[in-house]
Amino acid sequence: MNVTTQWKRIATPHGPMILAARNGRLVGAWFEGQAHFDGVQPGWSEAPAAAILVEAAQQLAEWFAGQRLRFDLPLEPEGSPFQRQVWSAIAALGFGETTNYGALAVRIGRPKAARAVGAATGRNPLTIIIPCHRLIGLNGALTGYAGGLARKQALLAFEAGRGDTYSRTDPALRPDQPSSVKGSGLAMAKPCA
Amino acid sequence: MNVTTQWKRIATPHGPMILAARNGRLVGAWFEGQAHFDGVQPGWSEAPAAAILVEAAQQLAEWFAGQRLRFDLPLEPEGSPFQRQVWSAIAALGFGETTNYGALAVRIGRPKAARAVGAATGRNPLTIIIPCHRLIGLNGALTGYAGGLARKQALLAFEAGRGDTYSRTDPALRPDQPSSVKGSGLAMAKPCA
DNA sequence: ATTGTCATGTCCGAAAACGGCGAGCGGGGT
DNA sequence: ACCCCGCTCGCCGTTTTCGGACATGACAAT
Repeated sequence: MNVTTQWKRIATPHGPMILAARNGRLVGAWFEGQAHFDGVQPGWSEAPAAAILVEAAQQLAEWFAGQRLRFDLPLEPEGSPFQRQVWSAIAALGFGETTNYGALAVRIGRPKAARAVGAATGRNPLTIIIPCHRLIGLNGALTGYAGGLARKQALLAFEAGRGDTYSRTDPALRPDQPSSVKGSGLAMAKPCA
Repeated sequence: MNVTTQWKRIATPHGPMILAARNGRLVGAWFEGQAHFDGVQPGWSEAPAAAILVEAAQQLAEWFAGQRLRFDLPLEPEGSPFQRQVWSAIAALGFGETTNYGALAVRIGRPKAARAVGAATGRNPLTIIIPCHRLIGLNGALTGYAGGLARKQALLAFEAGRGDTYSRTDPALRPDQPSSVKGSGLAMAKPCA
């Protein structure tokens, strides 16, 4: 007994997003046109008033407004067992907190799967809500983001900005003061100003 | 808005069969354990009293009893466009009538796709109802049957037996008197005794 | 007669490629 | 001696590609 996929388009400070739900649970939240998002599918039905979608939109609005630190929604991101493990671990990250791929690999019990973690992170279907932007390279480089590095940087800056109050990057996980920075001229993350 | 798959198990002279329906249309009819049948799936719901399934069971019973020459049921076999073309052409074959793969390939406008026709025939999800057992090699060999060659032979014999009355293999399609026969000692079809 | 080659659509397994990574090593620059 | 930097090379799950195998039969070469 499968169920229709319902979707809704919302506006955010970083551009329009598409929300999708099945079975009363959120299955997708993508920036319009981001990588690894195939767009609204033919079979989906637009349902701007669906309870779960309205609720998700509301919580996202609050989050972008700085009035919410974490989400409380029924989620059901679809993916392989490994991917769900990774996403689950990412979801455990707090507002303003960052970590690196290798550390997360360790946390899910696959110390050597850092790279695979990166791949799985990229496929995260629930942007913002599963805060994959909080994953950065061990050396502090942004390394990548399905929504574009510009958005990632902005999101990290946003969280770091409020970080005077909330952020609490785990010192144990933070690399030893990445003083200098590499990467093709791209702005760097400041794990904890 | 997908729909539950309903299924029912029935007995036949050639062993138990599984019938499956979706949306009030028959989508499957397999001999239990036959090739290319994955068995009853977890999501399916057993519905022995579902109208479409009862009706199908009834018509099959009549057919096996020799009291019905063709089926009158809403069908919806799932497959690629090519496969549906093939199955559709097979469904046009009359009781007792046989043809070969190449001829059927010609009939659907793909003269060179005899082999592909064979492959598609093997994936027929509606045994008996879409009478794929009426397809034999150009030289008269049985060549194959998802339900096992024994059943295929029995079914052909059954139709040929009543064939004194009904069968009418199209002479134009019948190969020119295949006098000799090859094949690993398997019984041969007699297109028209 | 027997044997080989080829066209044709789908499925399946094996193999290779591809990343949102990091550790290790060797060169330059202080 | 040190520090940085850049390069190379293992790691690992997922995706893509590729090669056969089939419910065949026409045609050409032996």
